[in-house]
Amino acid sequence: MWQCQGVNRPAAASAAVRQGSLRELNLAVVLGRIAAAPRPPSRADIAAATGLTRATVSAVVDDLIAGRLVGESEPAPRTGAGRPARGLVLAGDGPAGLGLEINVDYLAACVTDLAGRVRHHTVRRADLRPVSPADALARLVRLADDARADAERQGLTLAGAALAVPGLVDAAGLVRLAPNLGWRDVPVPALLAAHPPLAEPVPGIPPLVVENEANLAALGELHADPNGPTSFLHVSGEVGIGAGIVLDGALFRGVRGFSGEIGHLPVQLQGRPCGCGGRGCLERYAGQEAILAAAGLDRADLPADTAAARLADLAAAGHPATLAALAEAGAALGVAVAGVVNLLDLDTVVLGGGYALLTPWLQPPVLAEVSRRVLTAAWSPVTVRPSALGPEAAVVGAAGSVVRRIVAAPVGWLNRAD
Amino acid sequence: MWQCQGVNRPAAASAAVRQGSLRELNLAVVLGRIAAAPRPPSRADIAAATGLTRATVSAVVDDLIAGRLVGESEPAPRTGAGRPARGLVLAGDGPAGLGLEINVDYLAACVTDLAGRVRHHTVRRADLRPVSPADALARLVRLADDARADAERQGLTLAGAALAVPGLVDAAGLVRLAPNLGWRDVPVPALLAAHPPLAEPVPGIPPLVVENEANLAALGELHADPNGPTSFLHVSGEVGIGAGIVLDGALFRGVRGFSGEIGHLPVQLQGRPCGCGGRGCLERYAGQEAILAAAGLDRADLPADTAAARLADLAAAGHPATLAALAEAGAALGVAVAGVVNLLDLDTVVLGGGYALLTPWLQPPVLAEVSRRVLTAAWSPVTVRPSALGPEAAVVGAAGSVVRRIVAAPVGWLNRAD
DNA sequence: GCTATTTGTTCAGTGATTGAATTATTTGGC
DNA sequence: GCCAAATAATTCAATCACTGAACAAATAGC
Repeated sequence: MWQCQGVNRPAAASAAVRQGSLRELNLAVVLGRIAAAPRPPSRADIAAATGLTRATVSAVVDDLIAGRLVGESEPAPRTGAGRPARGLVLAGDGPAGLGLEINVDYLAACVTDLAGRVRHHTVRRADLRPVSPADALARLVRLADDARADAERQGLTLAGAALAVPGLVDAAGLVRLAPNLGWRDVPVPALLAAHPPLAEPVPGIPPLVVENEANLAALGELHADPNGPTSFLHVSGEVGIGAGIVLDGALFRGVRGFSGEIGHLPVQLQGRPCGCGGRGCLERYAGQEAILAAAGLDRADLPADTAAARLADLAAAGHPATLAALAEAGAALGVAVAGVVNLLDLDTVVLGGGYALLTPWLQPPVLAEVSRRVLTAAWSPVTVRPSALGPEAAVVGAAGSVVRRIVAAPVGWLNRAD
Repeated sequence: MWQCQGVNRPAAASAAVRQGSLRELNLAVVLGRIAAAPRPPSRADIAAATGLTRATVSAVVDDLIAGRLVGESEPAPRTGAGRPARGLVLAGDGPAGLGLEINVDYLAACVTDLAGRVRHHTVRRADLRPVSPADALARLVRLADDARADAERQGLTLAGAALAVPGLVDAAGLVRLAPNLGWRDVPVPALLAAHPPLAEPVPGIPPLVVENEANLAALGELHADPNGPTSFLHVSGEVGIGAGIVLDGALFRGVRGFSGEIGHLPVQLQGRPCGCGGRGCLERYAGQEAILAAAGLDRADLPADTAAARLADLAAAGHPATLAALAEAGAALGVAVAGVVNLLDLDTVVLGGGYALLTPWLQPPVLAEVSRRVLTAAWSPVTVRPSALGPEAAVVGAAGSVVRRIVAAPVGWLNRAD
């Protein structure tokens, strides 16, 4: 029941194309067009864009409307002579995704509809470090139940859930290590099996996916701006430093889902020792604790979630130690980011999580290191910009990953819904 | 005529599925199965594996045989009662790929058939640094003509060519920078337009692709071992250090095709200055010149292609300075590799190019750094192994990339061949 | 009110897959 | 040696989804 899968593992490219697959694929193509279009497209628009005939598009759209995935919007603004087009939009009352997050000092739940609009959002502050994983999950389930009730009140049906965790998660949903939470080898799906399921069973949509927070935040950022880049690095600066890698519009998870561990890239070979066993790791220079210490602040004085805000305030006020700390952190981050950009040839770096607020001070030194170290920067400038969603990126991305799955393969939902 | 494209850019996932696409896709599916099977499969095997009916598979296979992409092998070894199966194999007399390489001190040409078997291979040693790009390409064309004549003598038809260059190549085939060759902004396709085309025009197969050497070497390594990993990092240690990244069986090229620039990853923040403008770059510690210098050898004394062999000889003989140089290079390489593995969560690193010969001495320090620095090494051991193809990986990979393209989309060849 | 124009639907036609029946070819038992 | 069982491959009518053209619907402009 709590079967888990990767967030974005594409279907094997070598799958045979059966007779029925044709419709299956075109359902996804048409729905994808509707989802990606800047304004509600007509059936004729989709036919022109895809090369399918209007007859085929009409048939496919009929299926999608019958399955409550698509609706017709008010007549689009007039464009000239001819019969007015009926605009197609993603349904606001069909399937929805439930996003959940467990972090060091808060729990969060979020529901998005097919279009990715946030329809419910709760954050509950609490220090979860002293709480056992089972208790933390029990609290989370209560939050999830409230979210589901609210979603149903709005006519939405939860089709699946994704849980963001600040740690390493394997393919089965086992949290191998979440250092800042104090978790090690926590079998989240097994612990949740005692609770009622969070979503309706839908073929092809796992009821719960457990995934690294930084990865889901990157997905959230990807879907937040439909015109944004399809390949970028999303760096979340929290207590640890995590990165989500988006390549060609898909999250890159690595062989085992452990990708993005950027916090231990060496930025100084004989530098400060690190808990990981290495020396001079990025986290020792650009992690939250390192910045606070360099700025002369005591971590115990302020809750973790306000650390970034506090630093931003001090920096804005011109506090010298803070400015110096951010400059040093930015330089270290720039060294690491330059390495990643050299390796992957990305042209966009998004500063997320705690870094989002600190972008005004971090971006210049990061850019400086990048343009100094990236060989190809001359031909292709690298953009460094703050996250659009900030600290909410992970929950929103988690919920979005569920509905994105439906958009990418609507046949599972349609077979269920009749 | 010399239109260029990326080596492995997959077709847009959102392409509409027309009526005819069905056959088109299944041709690729069946051909792919035949290519990937460890032994010649029967039509019934393919039907069982793909879920298509035997009737469909027979029809598809008929098309493939008529197009000279597939042949029937001798009766497979008996397996029990029943009518014996007819094994299907990739044709050895159909389309072939032409691989070319320009490097610092040699030119090479190579022809592989559909199955990836090397059917022709020439290497011509020559110092190409003092030669103009146009002259170097003219020499290469002579090599290519010989290769084509030999291929035609064997009944093969060249369907396209790929050229490996030790430098940055953009999407149009323009060599932006090949430092060790002294090239800058060399428009290879334009320069080759003066010569007769190297291959038959085949729809969907660009007549020439220009690509970074390290990327093609990684592809060569990928196809050299069908049972090998589908995600790995291939590090080529030549004068510069390049890496090819293979993810899920596909080459990752980055946004502009400049991925894999690993040579300037910092391994020492305040280390030796580097031509790139940074400090402490990997190349200053594990590049060929750095190793030679540390071993006390003068680079001028020996041609570049024998440098690795010379170092291997000295190391095998126990030469202390060489052993120390390799240990230092291995440690630096290990730091960089650990960063990549942390970032991408890969489980295999292939040491190629000059490093292949030096693996016995490089592997221990690389592994040591990796297991020390990679957080997830505890759950997923990282393999560091020498390249199977060694310095020939790039040419063979170049030729292979052409035939792989046909296997992935046979309809282009079939429409041409009738 | 009429025409041009664009949207969306209807319907016979086509291409590819399907599933069952048929043919082909071998092994093993009597 | 002959027959039954078994497996491989082919044939053929049926089906499913897309195609293309004709048609109905709805509006702007004259």
